[in-house]
This record gives sequence, C-alpha cells and structure tokens, in this order.
Amino acid sequence: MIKQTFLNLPEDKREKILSAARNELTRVPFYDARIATIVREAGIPRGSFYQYFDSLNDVFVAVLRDIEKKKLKNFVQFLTESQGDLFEAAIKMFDSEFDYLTNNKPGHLIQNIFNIAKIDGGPSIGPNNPGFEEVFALIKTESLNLKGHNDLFSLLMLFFFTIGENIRLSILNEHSKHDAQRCFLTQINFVKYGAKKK
Amino acid sequence: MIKQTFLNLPEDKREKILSAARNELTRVPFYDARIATIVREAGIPRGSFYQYFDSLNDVFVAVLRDIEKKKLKNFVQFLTESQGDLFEAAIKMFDSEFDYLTNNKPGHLIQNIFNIAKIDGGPSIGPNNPGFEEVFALIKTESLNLKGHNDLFSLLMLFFFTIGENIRLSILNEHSKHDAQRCFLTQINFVKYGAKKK
DNA sequence: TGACTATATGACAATCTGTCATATATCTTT
DNA sequence: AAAGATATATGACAGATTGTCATATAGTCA
Repeated sequence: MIKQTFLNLPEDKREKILSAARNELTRVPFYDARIATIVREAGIPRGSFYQYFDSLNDVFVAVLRDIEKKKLKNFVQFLTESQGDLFEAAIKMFDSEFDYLTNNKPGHLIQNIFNIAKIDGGPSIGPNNPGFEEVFALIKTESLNLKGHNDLFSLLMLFFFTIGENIRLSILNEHSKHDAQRCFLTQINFVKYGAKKK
Repeated sequence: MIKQTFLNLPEDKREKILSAARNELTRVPFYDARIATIVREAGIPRGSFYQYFDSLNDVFVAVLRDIEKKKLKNFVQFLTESQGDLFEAAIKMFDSEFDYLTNNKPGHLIQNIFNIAKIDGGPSIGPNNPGFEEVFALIKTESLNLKGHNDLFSLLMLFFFTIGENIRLSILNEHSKHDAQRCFLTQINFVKYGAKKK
C-alpha cells in the first residue's frame, strides 16, 4: 500500500523518490530491483522508505500512476484535436505512446511498466483511471454503431488493449516502429469496418 | 535462461520441479516467490536449481511455456470444431480460458501467469508460439476481408489480446464471467462487423 | 580401466528485507 | 509559551535470501 505519509510529502521530496524508483526500473528487470538502490539515490534512510510504502512493489505502483496521469492527459488532447474521432485519436495515441516508451527511456523501464500495470490495474489507460469520464464525454458517438453506453466502454477498452499490446510486443520482439504501426492500423481498420466480408 | 541441463532431466523430475514452481506461483504474488520454497517442495538441493536455471524468473518461464502448450492445443481443437470459423473459435476459447483461469486454479497463479507472459513473450497464445502454423492453416479465410497474409496475422493477434486482456481485467476487477463475456462479445462483433456506421 | 564430460550437493559470503526503539518535528490545546 | 499529542525520521540489526564455488558423484566413450 502507498501510505498517506508519502502523499503528504512535499512535492520535491516525493518527486525525488519517484525519480529514483523510475531509474531503478530503467536499470534492471523488475525482479532485480532493490530498495537499497532507491533509498541511496533518493538520499533517504531505509526506515523512511517503509514509512511511505509497504513494499518495493508499491513504489513502482506510484511510478506507474504518475506515468498514467500524463498519458491520460495526452489522450484527452488527441481527442480534442481530432474533434472526437476515436479512430484518429487512437492512431495519434499509438504514435505518441510508442515514441515515449522507446525513445524517451531506454533500458528496462518499458517492460517493467507494462508489467506493473498487469499487477496493479487496468490497461495503461483505461476506464478504471480517474478522470476517465472526461474522455468519455469528448467522444463523438453519432457515427458509431453503438447500442448503449456499455458498448462505448467496450470499444474504448478494445482500443487501449490494442495500443498497449502492440507496443509491448513490438518492443519485446524488436520489430520496427513501422511494422508495429502497420499491424496496429490493420487492426484498427478491422474494428472500424469489420473483418467479415459483406 | 532455461539451461539444457533442465531439458535433459528425466520427465518425472522435471515435472516435479515445474509443479513446485506452479504451486509457488499460486501461493504468493510473483515478487514474493522464493527459490527456497521451490527447492524444498521439489526435494532438490539449492545448487541444482542453479544448474537448471539462471534465476527465479526462468523457472516461471518454464511453467508458462508448459501452460501455453496446452492452450494452443485447445485452440486448435476449437478451430477444428467450428470448421475454421475464427470468430466462433475465439468465443469458445474465451470460455475455456476463463474457466481454466478462474475455477481450476485459485490463488495468485492467474495474475502471475499473465505477468510472466508480459515479461517473457507474446500473448498467452500468439503468433510467436511454436506450432502456430498449424493454427494458421486451419482458419477459413474465404469470408474474411484480408488483403494478405499479414492481415490474418494481425487479426489473430487482435483476438488473442482481446481474450487475454478481458479475462485478466475481469479477474482483477472481480467482475462476473457474464459481464466479461458480454464485453468480449461486443468487441468481437465490432471486429466482425465494424464499429463505424455505414 | 582411465580420461573426459555432465550433473549433484550443500556450505558460505555477500546482500537484502522488514522491524523497532528512539529522536525529531509539527500541530493543538490551554 | 508550555505541555501534550500526533506525525515523521533514522539507522542498527536479526533473520532471510541470493548466487557461487569447491568438491563429490554419475555417465560415456575409447
């Protein structure tokens, strides 16, 4: 559990701890991460760590939440830019996510982040995140084949799966961005126009 | 790395180690798993463990591969039963996977397995698994809107994402099977008929 | 049989974890 | 402003865990 004490911390100290944890996740695969490394870099005593978190995993969850907040913000922007067109926004999102996860941060961070997301919660961005209603409201539904509110929910989930898993696999298998993008676009088109012949 | 020594082991000893590892993954979340527990249950000395694997993670990868082999076999069967109809086979697969992951094995195994899959490789079942060509050959493509071989590949990936992620999230969020199934069917229908109005 | 290779074994140093008693800061009340 | 109450900080430490290594054993081949 992430303890209240951590949330009460002054912004800069909290940021220093998150940053050290992010570096640790970049340095080694998840299961080789050490509390010792984080507290050393953050310059806090070991005891303090346990004042803020129950376990190593919790600090990583904190890192994840931090990243996801930024992602959600991006998606809202893309949705606005494309006047509520979900397909267009998803394509922009794929592009931005891919770049963020490949260029911005080398090392093990990418796999680890997906990994923590699997333990901790929903897809990188998804209906469970706070602030999701905002996204919901931005989507133009007139040209979509929806039977109810739940259908939009399911459709969104499908997009988020697809973005996340395509990126994850492409990085894992060392495919080029171009290949990953083509695969993703094909899938988006199936969802848009249907895979079954008329 | 899973070492050759492990693969050279007699069937029953290998099975005993895999079984102990599976139990450990059921007992605790991934990051609390201990080599000590596994060697104790399997009745092998600690040194032997390192003769077979480089790290704890590797033995879990071995467990994962074992499970996935069985899953692939199921999918081939479903595809045969439904005369190559991918949509029908996917629905059967969802059902079978869901039951396997929820009823068959309580505890932490489910999340851990997804988790290892994220580090280790593709979706639970996917184009990267050995024996995948068999699946490919079974699919009836005449009624599908495919522009090439790669399109079928992308479509399959999409199905596997969707099955896996729906199950994972439904278990994580403690949704009922019925709800998860409904969401999944909606998504499958988007893929089949398209989400965009004509 | 002897040489060579593969596997088995458990003790051990180095490292890591989570706890705890104590110190310090901050806030509250009178 | 003093005293009491609450929140946070600190680092030493016992117990647990890791990966290595020297040595023992088994198997193979000539």
